[in-house]
Amino acid sequence: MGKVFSIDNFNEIKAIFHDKGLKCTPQRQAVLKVLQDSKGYLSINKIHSNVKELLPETGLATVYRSLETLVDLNLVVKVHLEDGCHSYAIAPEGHRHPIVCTDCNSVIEYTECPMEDLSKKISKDTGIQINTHFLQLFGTCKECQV
Amino acid sequence: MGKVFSIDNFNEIKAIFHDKGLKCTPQRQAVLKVLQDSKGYLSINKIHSNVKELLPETGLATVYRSLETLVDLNLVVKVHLEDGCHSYAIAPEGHRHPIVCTDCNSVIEYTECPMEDLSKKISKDTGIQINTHFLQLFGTCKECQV
DNA sequence: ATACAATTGAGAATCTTTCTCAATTAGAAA
DNA sequence: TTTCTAATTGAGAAAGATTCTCAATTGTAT
Repeated sequence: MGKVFSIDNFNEIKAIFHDKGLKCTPQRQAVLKVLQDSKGYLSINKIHSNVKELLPETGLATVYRSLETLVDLNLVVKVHLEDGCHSYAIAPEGHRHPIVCTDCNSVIEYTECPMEDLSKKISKDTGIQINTHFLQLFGTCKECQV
Repeated sequence: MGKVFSIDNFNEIKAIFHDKGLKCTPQRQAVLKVLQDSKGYLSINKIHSNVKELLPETGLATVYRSLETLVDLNLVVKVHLEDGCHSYAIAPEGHRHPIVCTDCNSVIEYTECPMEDLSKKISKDTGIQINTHFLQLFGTCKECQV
């Protein structure tokens, strides 16, 4: 199946699917489109409800499965919010850190990663080899600062 | 009720409870003791099972409620693991960042926080006011490096 | 010792997430 | 285009995690 929705970088994304032997289904496209059209993080239920506007028959399990697939492909990132719930957003290109505005829920990607230097320093200080890190910043964006 | 278990800083902790009008119950003491005696993060179920060794009648709901209370009091921290599950540990003193060894699950606290300088820099760069951050490091501790 | 509000245990209820399986479908090959 | 096959889907069941309800209990101020 070809492009069903107006997705950014459709051909590249289709190639990524095919390289892994995965199908480029309308459901997966719809999930991706919903996230591409959002400027911030979306909960599972919001994603499901938005996807159903594009594809009314889509089941919740399929949304879970599509998200898992898209995360595996590094097209989408999963974040843990403070209340323990999960949300998803389009993966930023390269290694960046999202800054979530706690007022309007929009997300600004921050390009510089302070962790590379820090990881080396920590390894030297403590002897622990740092493999991965999870950094999330919360703040107030320009528009929401009164 | 007085001290039931051999808890560190019992008097201070009791005062913290009383300042908020909360009771210093054996169940809450047991949850705290279990976490104090652990060097790493513990899952809800592990906490429940350890608490029951001290207080066999303790219900799971009470463990949830005690942990929520202890987190509110900043005596305990809740972390989000990569698989989406939650664990709890004694709150480190001051502002630190935990480094979780993905082999043995032990936790080393890292004292230096690189975020203070970074927050200022990001605010200058982007205009976003950074309020809080969540940083978690994953690696391999000395003992687990073969 | 008494009284009262906070807390607890047990199980029901409510999520959230995963699993099962028959039916469907995308993509490769003919 | 048609056929074939493995991947995918929808629906509901199942499993897990977390919260709620309520009567019974228990810290603690008086």
